[in-house]
Amino acid sequence: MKRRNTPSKEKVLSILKSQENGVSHETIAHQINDINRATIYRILNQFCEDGIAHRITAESGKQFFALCKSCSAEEHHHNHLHFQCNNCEKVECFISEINIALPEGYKVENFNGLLNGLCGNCIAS
Amino acid sequence: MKRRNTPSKEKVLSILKSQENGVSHETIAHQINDINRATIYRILNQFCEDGIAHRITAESGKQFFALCKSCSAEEHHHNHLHFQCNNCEKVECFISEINIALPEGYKVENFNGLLNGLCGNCIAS
DNA sequence: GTACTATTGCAACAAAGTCGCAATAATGTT
DNA sequence: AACATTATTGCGACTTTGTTGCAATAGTAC
Repeated sequence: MKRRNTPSKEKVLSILKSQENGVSHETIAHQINDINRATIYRILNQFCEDGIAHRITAESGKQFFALCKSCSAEEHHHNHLHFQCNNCEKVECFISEINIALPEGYKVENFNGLLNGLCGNCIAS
Repeated sequence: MKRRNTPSKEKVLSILKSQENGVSHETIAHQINDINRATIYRILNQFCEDGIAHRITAESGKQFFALCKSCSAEEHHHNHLHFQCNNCEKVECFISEINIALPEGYKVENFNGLLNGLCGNCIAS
């Protein structure tokens, strides 16, 4: 399936680009009101497939998306570390490679580490 | 709120005890057919509050539960590492403490590491 | 046994995400 | 510039997972 460039995709992409943090569907939908819910979901899934973005699943089960800064479509399996503030719910990406002692007999394809706690802003206030 | 002991709780607990792996609500409900959905959810949430079990959120957003083997209600914040097979969807707990270099200005309360890949059984078959 | 109140079942709700289908629009070709 | 192809979109319905309010039931302590 050959991808096509569309205004919808560009809008979603520009929102992702404008954010340092992980962005939820909710946040995106809040900034765009002329694109259908389902379309946004499909675009985000496409970005993940194409290695443009990656998906972060929070403890709550809600998904967040962030641009990949160091992955390509081919080389997308590396160690992610994310942080979510328990107060303001912001999701941040930490650029940090963790080495984990893999157990025998397993093939690990991806690692997703999620830290929960309080971010600087929320500690201060 | 003082907890009460009930047949429902005992049933759920015995299922958790009988499983090495993380167990989803779905799996539990499949083994018990005389307890209401909502009740099972409430019991599982209670177990988590009380430090009897812990909750694992898979990449899909679905929750799994497993007995805590080394936590108490007071001391429940430590490093968890879990593995989910992308093929059979089984969730396992790895007893492994990971040390992560915490960034400045954040207060980390919990860490949840989720490995995704293929388990031994699924590689073999 | 009685009183107190935690627990349960039920049904309705809510949030998050997916899917089928017809209509629309991006792309390559002529 | 028009055309054919097919990816994309909007819509609405649906699914899955989990929560909540309320009345009825049942542990627990006395």
